[in-house]
Amino acid sequence: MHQQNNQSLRTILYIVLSKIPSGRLVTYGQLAKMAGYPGAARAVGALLKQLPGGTQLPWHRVVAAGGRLSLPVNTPSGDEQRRRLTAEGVLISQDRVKLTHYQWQS
DNA sequence: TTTGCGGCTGTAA
DNA sequence: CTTACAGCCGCAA
Repeated sequence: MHQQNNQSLRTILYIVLSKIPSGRLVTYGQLAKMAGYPGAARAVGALLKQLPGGTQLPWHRVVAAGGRLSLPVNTPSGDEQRRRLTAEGVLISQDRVKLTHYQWQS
């Protein structure tokens, strides 16, 4: 790519994100790679943070490498993520989930 | 155009 | 287990 990058990562990101099934997870790095921007894990996080409240996108199904939940507890988003994942049947233990069980592959 | 900053990620100690 | 740090890269200032 070169120019016209405006909207690209975000657009593709939204598309990929919308396809993650309930109860399945992806990591920031994995998501970046799937969107065609390997190495842009942090950028993915930044975009997710900017998602409008009330979005339909399953932002809570994105976790850090190794299945770590990077959103801290006792924060609105952190608690919401844990609540939603639990509701989808994802077992969380010590701020971690087992990627071997829940990781999603397109 | 340049800078600084993250919902990050490996590696190393 | 922990902290530290250097890469990483799109985005908003």
